[in-house]
Amino acid sequence: MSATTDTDYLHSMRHSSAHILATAVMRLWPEARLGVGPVVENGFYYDIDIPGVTVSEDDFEAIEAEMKKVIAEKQEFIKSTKSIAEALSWSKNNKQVYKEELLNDLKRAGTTVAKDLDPETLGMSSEESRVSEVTFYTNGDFTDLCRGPHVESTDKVGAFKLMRIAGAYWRGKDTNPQMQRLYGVAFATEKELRIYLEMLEEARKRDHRKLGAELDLFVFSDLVGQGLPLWTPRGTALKNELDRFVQELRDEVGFEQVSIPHITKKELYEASGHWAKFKDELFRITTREGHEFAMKPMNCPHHTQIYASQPRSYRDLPIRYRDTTMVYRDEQSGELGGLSRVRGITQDDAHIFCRTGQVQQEVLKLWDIIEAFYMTTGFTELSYRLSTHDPERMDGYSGEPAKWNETVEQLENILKSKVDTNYYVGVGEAAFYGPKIDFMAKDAIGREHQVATIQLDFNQPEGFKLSCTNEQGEEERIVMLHCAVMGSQERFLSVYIEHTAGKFPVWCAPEQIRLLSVNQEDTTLYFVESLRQQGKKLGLRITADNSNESVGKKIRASEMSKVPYTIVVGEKEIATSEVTPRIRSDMQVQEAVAMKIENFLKSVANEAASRTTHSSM
RNA sequence: GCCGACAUAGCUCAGUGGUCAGAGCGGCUGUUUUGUAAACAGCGGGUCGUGGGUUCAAAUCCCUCUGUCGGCUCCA
Repeated sequence: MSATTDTDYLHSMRHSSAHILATAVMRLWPEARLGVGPVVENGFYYDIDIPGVTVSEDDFEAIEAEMKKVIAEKQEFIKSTKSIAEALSWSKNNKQVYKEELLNDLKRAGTTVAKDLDPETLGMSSEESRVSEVTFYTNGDFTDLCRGPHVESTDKVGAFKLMRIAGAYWRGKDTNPQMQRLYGVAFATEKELRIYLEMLEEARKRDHRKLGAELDLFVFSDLVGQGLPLWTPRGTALKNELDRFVQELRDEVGFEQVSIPHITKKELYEASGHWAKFKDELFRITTREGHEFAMKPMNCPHHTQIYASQPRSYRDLPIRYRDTTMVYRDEQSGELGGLSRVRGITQDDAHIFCRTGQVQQEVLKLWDIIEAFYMTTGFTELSYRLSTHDPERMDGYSGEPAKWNETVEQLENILKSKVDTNYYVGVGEAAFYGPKIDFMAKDAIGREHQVATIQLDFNQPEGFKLSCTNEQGEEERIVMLHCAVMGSQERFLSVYIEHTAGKFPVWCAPEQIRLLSVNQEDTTLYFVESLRQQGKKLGLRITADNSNESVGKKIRASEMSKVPYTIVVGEKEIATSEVTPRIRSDMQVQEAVAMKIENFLKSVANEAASRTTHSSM
């Protein structure tokens, strides 16, 4: 058997590892109550609840030792079938209250009522629940409600490692009690496990929070507050350069920049529908006269008011507004982390007001912008999600189901025309006002991140009565498209920093060239300064390190700051006006090693302007 | 928000009930005038995150708050 290549078998290995974990836990804490123990990406977990006991990572050694014993015992996994009644008495006898709850749901409703937990996770298929029978697996003296499949015996599980412990709500509902979730990773071989752990180590090294501090891009302050990053000059340069690129792409297809205040009367959000759905997540402000305002959590309602400020002819459409600006959302404190999730979010937002018949052409233009941006930033692998409403739970969405189906179809046709079947449908992932196409980018170490989005909105035009006068002189309802290319700039930067490991291409690097003086003599310092001025004139971000340190040390500092070009300036350069720049190792090797300084600076400036130096990742 | 862990100098960390709390790097000053990844010396720098409690004695034990991390829940 080729255990290492068979993904189904790997799935079984991981699932069996979860059972071995549970076996070990039950041996160490016989009073433990078990929740569910499914396979997840790269491993498995098991939810446990031990009355009066909090398991900690210090217990991992003992648990892993016990797991190894179970493995050494080569216990066979034996499948059996029980009726619901038998299963219930089993759960009662073993004081497995969580299993009992699942079984009771099955008995009462004939299915697991909780939509939020996949029946497969619980170890039973819907067919099985209909026939009121469930399967069990037994290894040694441990028996568990489980659909399987498993490996033949406990010694066939491969390599695993317990990773962490975390709280998790029973059945994923925040009104339920919390259990302790023990996470493990598992692979067919020790080698694959080691490779995975090395990948984690690599991810840790390029963590944007670490690099953000090391490269002096952004900071947080306890006084300012959680989730409110402060951008340093270097970080701001990077962020602005990326935004400038997006806006140039947009302007080529007719976008116009607008700008809006950051607060608004609450009436705006009552009309847009946001108040009803998100009022608890708004930062709210009461004026001294008692009027209620809110920090804007999004920009589209403001933009609608620019559109609505005058009568529009069909001849004016599409009208395209762009606006890179911050929105504010009172996210729960526990959700915040680095730049990935913040309370002040910079969106490179854009809205198109157009007729229904113009949707396709406009979406395709947006698609091109997104593609150009992500190819240039070195995310060469994009994937696509059609985010739709959930027909079975329409209470969270505005508008008629028929209209939803129509708009979903409209977006789906565009997706098909662009990528054939290379997309997936995210049911229930739509915005409350309309379906969207979400873009996912794969980073340099294989992780996927949601980035850009194109959203089709027929609800806000309705709420704000947005229309144009058509060819027949009638008022015609229009639709809106929402599009963010970076999405949240903070989140994009978190992904981009980790993708590049801080080695930004020349065009957006916070510092493009660093000049290093070999000594402190006046002639050297004067020459360095004149080079810096020349570079500035060419629009380069160029700095000078004139400190009284060894050249070796200054080079090291420049390397660690990941500056693309480092130029040592001393007698030789002054005499010949030629430089041999030190080029950051990930970049393409330049053909000319020694170049006239003037030409070199010009060539860097051109390179920066043309955005041709992609990330090498 | 919930569960758990954590918080010592600008950074990385040592110190777990007992004299004035330590190291390396960074910073500053001096010497040196340096040639492609760390010259040498000296000097600063911390009411041990905050507020309370236990104790003869707290960085060390307990509680509160703030923040960070790992998850859960949420995500326009």
